[in-house]
Parts: sequence; structure tokens; C-alpha cells
Amino acid sequence: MKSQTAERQDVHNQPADGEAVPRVCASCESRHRGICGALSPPELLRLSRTSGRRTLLYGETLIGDEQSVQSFANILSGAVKLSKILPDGRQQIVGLQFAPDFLGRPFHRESHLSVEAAATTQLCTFPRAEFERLIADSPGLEHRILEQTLMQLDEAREWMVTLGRKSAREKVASFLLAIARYIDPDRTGGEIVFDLPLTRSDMADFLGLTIETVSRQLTALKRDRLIQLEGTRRVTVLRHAMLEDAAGS
Amino acid sequence: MKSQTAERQDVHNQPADGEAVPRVCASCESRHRGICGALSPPELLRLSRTSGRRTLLYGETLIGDEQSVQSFANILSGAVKLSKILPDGRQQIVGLQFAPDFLGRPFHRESHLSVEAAATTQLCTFPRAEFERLIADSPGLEHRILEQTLMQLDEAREWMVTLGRKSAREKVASFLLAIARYIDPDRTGGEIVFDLPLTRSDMADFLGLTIETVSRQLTALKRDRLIQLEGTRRVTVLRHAMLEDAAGS
DNA sequence: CGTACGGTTGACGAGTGTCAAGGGTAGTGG
DNA sequence: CCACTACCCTTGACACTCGTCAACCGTACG
Repeated sequence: MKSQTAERQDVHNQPADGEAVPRVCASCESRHRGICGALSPPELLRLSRTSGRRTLLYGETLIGDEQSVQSFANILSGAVKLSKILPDGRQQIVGLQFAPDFLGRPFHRESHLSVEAAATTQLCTFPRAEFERLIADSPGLEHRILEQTLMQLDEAREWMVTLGRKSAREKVASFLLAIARYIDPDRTGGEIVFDLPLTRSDMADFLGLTIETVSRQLTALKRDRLIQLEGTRRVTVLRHAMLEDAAGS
Repeated sequence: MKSQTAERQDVHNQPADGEAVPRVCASCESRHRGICGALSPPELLRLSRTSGRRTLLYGETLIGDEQSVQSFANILSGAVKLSKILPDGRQQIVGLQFAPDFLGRPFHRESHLSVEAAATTQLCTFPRAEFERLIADSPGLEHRILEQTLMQLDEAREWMVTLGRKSAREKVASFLLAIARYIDPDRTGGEIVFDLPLTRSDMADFLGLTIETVSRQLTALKRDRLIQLEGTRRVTVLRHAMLEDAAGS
């Protein structure tokens, strides 16, 4: 549970000229598919001047519930879980984010959820205040954030159906399909192999189940030859269509 | 199941001068607390020229799943439920909206949920294309939409905890508290009386339960003197604190 | 008066959670 | 190289919540 924070070295920000992209940003995925794609080179420079890198190890929390938020971030690699915890300790994961997603809730001082690494994760962080000023100046940036927020809302609503109306088997099948779709969006048949990005415990918190039930449903899907398991993480989807049936769509 | 569509009469759009607010908008709640508050009088005029009124009766659907969306709307009065339906008919309500909320999913051609009146509802509708052009021209409008979307995301995530981790009793108590909070946001003690905006069936679809379970939990809360019921709709919250306990926060 | 609809209540059983035991694997220290 | 430990996962037995099925009530409406 250690964390490293490395301030970007100055040489990385030397612009060759006014139009150059900061070197830290040059090969960054967020600059292409993420929100930074909306920024012009000067704006990128402005943001990168105040940005820093940070590495989170599994289980490390970036920010807890009710804490005041001083910074936002882009995910460079890894996986982050957003979760809520009831007073008695019951937990529900309400969002999973991967590179190059933006992390943060603009226009609120306080976090109403806890943000935790679900794997070793690299972040590019920047101060909240500076970022909000940049939003105000750059409609394109706000537009990207709106698009990401709308997508997250779509995802959240999709999960609500899973949480509210699906059986344990359907929940687990839905989760496997969601991961498979993330790995290989176009594939709808044939075998797909991947490593689960979450532990059983995280899967349980994500699906509103217990770890025992998750485990039982996985072995049931394996017994029924819909999937194959090697170790605890590696999954092979054997019968995509049957798995979709099992997911109740 | 009838619907009325009344094109706004021209007289309503006569601006007294360039800065006047269209008459249809003059007393509209959406102009103050809703997204139209971001619009200047000329922009408001531009939008109102293409807008129309529509009344939906209970159960009437504005737009179904998978349908292409031609128009957006503001809710003038009433209540609207956003729901998703699984192939076998299981239904989950993923959002409830009231005046002066904006209805629509910008930047997508297709609806991925069905939008249905949960009570007699009045809408102010306008064409999708025209509205998206207006968004592009007006950063203030996009900002309001972002704020509403962020709020809806917060709400969705709050519900995910309820759906995934709470018992039937906690779900029903949480729902009652949410309504009470909507009716009287500041009150945290004393009696609160209100009419449920949803039928038992809608409450069940909202909470991921069956109508029988909802009914049983309501009578249980009544038996325990946390609430009082008159008829099927009117609820009196008797012990706010105990109801919050029952909701598991 | 009959019917339709929304809601309540009861009996029962399936699906999950709870509790407990044990297996597998990686890391640590002897 | 081999115990030892810690952690994650699996499996089983059992209990309990909640869904299913069915009967019935009350009100609105024709």
C-alpha cells in the first residue's frame, strides 16, 4: 500500500514552439481518445504545467467518501472502481473506469463516493481549480466531459437493470460479457480469452452479490461449458451466444 | 390513452421587441430552474418557434426502446419514468423525472430506454436537430445540460446502492424518504404528508421488487408506526428518524 | 349489477445469504 | 529447499428473504 508521486520534470514541458504538444502528453492515450483531445496545444501546456503522475497499487484509495476533492485525474493505465459504502459496511461498486477515462466530479467540492484502484493504476492528476477554470474557457473540453458523463449515465442505467432484475447467474454472465465486449468490442462469436480485472470480492460488490454466490455461478457456467477457467483470473468464453442467453440480454 | 398536441399559436411568440421573452415561456418553470434559463431572449425565441405542447396521460409512452428520437422536451408538469425492459418482459425503472427536467439524450439518434408518463404530464417539445444546433451555439446551454446529467448520474449511482445492497424493507423506506425529500427538501423531522407519485407496480419496477413485496413492506412500516397510509396513495411519515434507520441510510 | 383494475394477504418454495471448513498459491523466513 | 503464513477462492449445509401463485377486497365505471 505505497504510492508514488512524481512531479513531471520541466524538460518534459518545453514546447519546441507555441504549437508544440507537451512531451508528457505526446504519447498519452487521453490526448487522443480522452478529454485532452479537446485541448489545443497551448491549453494542453497550461494544464500539463500543473499536472503530476501518480501510481496507485491495488486497494489504494485515491479519495474517500465525504472528502473534499482537490484534484482530478486521467487514467493512464489500470482500472479504478468507484464505490459507495453503507454505514454498516455493505459496499456497492457504482462504476468502473479504465484508460483513458477522466476521473472527477466537476462543480462539486465533495466526493460522494470512494475511488479506489482495482489494479495497479497510473494517473495523470491536476488541481481541481485549474481544471475548472480551463473548462470555463474551453467549450470543447466541457463538451467532451458531457459526452463521457452521458456514457457513464448510460452504463449506470444498464447496470441498474442488472442489479434490480437479474438473477445471480444472469448477473455473472452479464459481467463476463461486459468485460469481453470491452476487450474485443466487435467479436460476437468464437472464443475470447481475457483476465478478469476484478477479484471475486470486487465482482460481488459490483453485482450486488456475495463472493460465494459469484464463485458458485462461475463454476456453474464452467460446468455448463459456457466458459473455461484457468486459475482464478483467466476466463475463456466458449459459447458466446449461450452466454448471452444466460445473461438475459 | 389519448394524447393532445397543440401547436403554440403565433401570437404567443410575438416579441414586444428583440429582448422580450416569448409569451409561452414567460411563466414557464423551465425558463428559471430548467435548461432554458441558460438561453438569451433571442435564443429562447428561436427555440420556441419550433416548440409545441403535448399532454401525456398515465401509461402513455413518449418514446419506446430502440426507436429513433426526433424530439426532446421539457417537463412542464407531471412525472415521467425512464425504464428498460428485458426480452422476457422484466422491467426496471432507471430514472424518474419531474418538472422542470429536460428529457432527451443529446448526440444519440436512438433511444435505449422507454419514456412513459407516470402521471398526467405536460411537455414542451422541440425538434432534436434544432436543439442540437442550439447547443452548439450556446455553451451556457450545454453547461446546464452537463449539470443535469451529472445530477442524474449521482442519482443513478445512489439507486444502484439501493438496488444492489438493500433489503426490501430498506428499499421501500428509501423510496419513501426520497419522495419526502423531493416534496420538502429541508424537513428532517416532524410529520410529512404526500401522495405517492407511483403505483405499487411502478414502485416495484423502480425498486427491483414485486408488487406483493412492496405492499407487504408498506403495511409492515405502517404496523411499526413509522408511516401512516390513507387510501393507497397518501402517505404520512410519522417518525422520520426511524424511517431513515429503516432505510439503512 | 357485473367487470376491470389496483391493492392486500396468505401459503409455499426457490434463490441467495450466512456460516464454516478446506484447498490452492504466492510470499517469507528458516 | 522446505515449512509457514496469509490471502483468495471454492464448496457444503442451512436459514431466511423474497418471488410465485392464488384468493380476496375495494373502488370506479359501464
